Amino acid sequence: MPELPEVETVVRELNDEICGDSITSVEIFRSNPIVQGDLEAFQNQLIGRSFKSVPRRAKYIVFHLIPSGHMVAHLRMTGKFIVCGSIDVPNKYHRVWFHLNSGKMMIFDDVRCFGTLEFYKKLSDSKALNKLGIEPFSENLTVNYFKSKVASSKREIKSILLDQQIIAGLGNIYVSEILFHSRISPIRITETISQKEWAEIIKYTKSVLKDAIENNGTTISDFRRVDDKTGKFQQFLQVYDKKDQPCTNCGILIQRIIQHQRSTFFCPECQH
DNA sequence: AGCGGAACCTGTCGGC
DNA sequence: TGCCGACAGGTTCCGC
Repeated sequence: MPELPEVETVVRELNDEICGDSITSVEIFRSNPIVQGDLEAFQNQLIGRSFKSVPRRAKYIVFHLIPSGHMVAHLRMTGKFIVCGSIDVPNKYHRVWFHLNSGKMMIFDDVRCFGTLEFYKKLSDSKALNKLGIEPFSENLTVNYFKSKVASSKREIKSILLDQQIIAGLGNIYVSEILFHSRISPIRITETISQKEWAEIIKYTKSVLKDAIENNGTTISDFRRVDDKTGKFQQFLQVYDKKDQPCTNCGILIQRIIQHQRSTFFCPECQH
């Protein structure tokens, strides 16, 4: 589920579903390592607070609460939020249940238990959020921003685009896609990227994410149905998970390589 | 300071 | 059928 477009979709749905509702109780079925620290404190800080708004910051979900407080969630690889009517029995992967005043429940579900839930009285206390670079849709994402940050970097461009401290929100799937559209090889050393190429990267970062958000909006708009990997979302990908399939542009077979222990997919003919 | 690699968990899939 | 290794959309921490 979780790259920026999916998180954006979830956040939009959560805003519709839970804003104005308040938390009456919190049941934790498995905390480690999802909820850090004192579980009772975590529960007590949430109980009685209501949801004011649920924005996204990079791939983090921020629940702004009243009276003032903030729950920061990260879905990592397999986390999900599900909003549903009251049920009695948790399924195998339900980790936390939030019972709401309306009678609904918000469920945090996570197969691999990589996801995180944290409560902050002051949002500025979140080290993770403080470290993040700028948003992909930010006006401040310019050629000059990249040049000032990484122009002389010897790292591969894929590594730069995945670096959340530089640009926050891109994940493994979309970096492959963005570089394909930009016609730039994922192994290019960053300092060799020209002004014109940076402009392409910025352009396609925005357009690929925008298309994906629109796409996911239709595929998983009803996120209470637990289906992540279906429909238009898959069709929209040009290179990710397409090893040995013909490039949609030139017909040469897409290659898969490993960079920093993660798969990268690219067209050796179109991307330089 | 900045980088690459291991670690955190559990499940699925393909090959033998 | 069963076992085993490779792999999965992310981040943090540790050592060099």
